[in-house]
Amino acid sequence: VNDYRDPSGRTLADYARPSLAVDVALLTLHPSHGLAVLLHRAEEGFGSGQWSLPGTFVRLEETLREAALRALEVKADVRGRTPQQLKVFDALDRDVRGRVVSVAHVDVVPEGVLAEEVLAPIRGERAVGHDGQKHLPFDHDLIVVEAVRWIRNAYTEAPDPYGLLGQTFSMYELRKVHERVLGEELQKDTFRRKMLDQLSDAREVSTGRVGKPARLFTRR
Amino acid sequence: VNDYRDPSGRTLADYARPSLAVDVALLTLHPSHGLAVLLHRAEEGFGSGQWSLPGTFVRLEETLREAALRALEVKADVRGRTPQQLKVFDALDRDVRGRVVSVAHVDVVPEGVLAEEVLAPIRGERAVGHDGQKHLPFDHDLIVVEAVRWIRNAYTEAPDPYGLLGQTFSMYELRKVHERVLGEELQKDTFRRKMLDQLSDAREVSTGRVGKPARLFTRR
DNA sequence: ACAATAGTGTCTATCAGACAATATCCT
DNA sequence: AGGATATTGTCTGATAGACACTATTGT
Repeated sequence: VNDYRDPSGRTLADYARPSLAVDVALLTLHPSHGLAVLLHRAEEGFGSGQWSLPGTFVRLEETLREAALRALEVKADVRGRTPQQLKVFDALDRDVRGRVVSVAHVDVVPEGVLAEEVLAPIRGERAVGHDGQKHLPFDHDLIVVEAVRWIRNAYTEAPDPYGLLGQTFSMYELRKVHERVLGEELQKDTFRRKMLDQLSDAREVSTGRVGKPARLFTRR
Repeated sequence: VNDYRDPSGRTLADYARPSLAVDVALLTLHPSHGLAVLLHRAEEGFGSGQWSLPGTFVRLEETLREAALRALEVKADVRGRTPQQLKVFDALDRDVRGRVVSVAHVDVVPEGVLAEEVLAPIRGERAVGHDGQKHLPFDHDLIVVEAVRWIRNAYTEAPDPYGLLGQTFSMYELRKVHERVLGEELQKDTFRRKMLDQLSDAREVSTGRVGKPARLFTRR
């Protein structure tokens, strides 16, 4: 593949070095709560039965993003995402199998795409498993904390920056999504005015429900 | 060192994987300009004669931060820093020697610590070498762009967050440092009022120069 | 006195937070 | 009509930007 040799005649592969992995915190909204993170259950081999973030080792011929996408596809059957780098986790003892450095990634999927069984609701900043599993293995609890901060930071200024909602939505729907992401209630008029100049008018009106029909909006 | 074996009897080291490196963008102020970044000249072997960011491969038994510190010490004789993760650079072809993923780090040193010969001034967002070298090798130009954004972002809100100045300083000195970091002039009264409540009074007064003596301040 | 630098007063425009009024629908 | 929701008016307090004024030193 590559015939480079250093002055001592060795290739890069001749030197001992850490393994490189990716882990993905895929966030979404839980049907009956606020934020939730996708977990997958190791089926065989190392760590079997335990719930953890989907992850995989990075292969020679793929980028980090491709590895993250592969982990999502193989371990959670999720496709078509655009994961982003979050932070590198490199504690010497983070993996008992050996020295593994992991690049944590994060992404967001709309509500309802993932099955409820694989979602762990976020309480505070941490994920809470359903099987009574209090903590995630490796440093995945830390990754989830960073991912939650990341999305909450993004949802304080911009309207639904990662597309939890569909193409068009009412101001009410937008606010409710933001409240569930942030885990706190928002003032409706202040919220409206902050978001209004970041949205385009969809020239449509919601109908069917009781009350004055709501204007619908689109992301810019 | 580690006797883990997977179901097929192999250890982690039996799998092909990328090499892992760190590169460090060490920022400071240039004596006759604004921001500058530390470069080092490769002496022998690969890329000799070219100026680039100090970097090194990560060893099995060290963290990323330790590798970054080692690169600074070996390649630039700089000690005692606390480099921070900036971003991971993982383009498949970023290094002609083979597949190398690099975790870019960034840190800041006070003015006057580094020799002027190893400093490349920043113009706009890019580093400008002195030997007529227009571009840095690998993706180091991109790393510098990210590092410059990082420090400019930090210096827009907080007073000298990375200690370019000493323990105490006048408001004038603080403002001049911020102007050199940001590459733009700042309004003195607005700047003063924004920074004042983030500083402590050093209960000292500057003396010697002409004009009203200035109060001195300390970081919180 | 005068130049030079430090520090403050004040006006304006903008914006978030809060409360309340008005507008327009469904039943 | 009456309930429900959407949308806007308006007051208040905080703050950034801008300009100009006052304060205190060295020469």
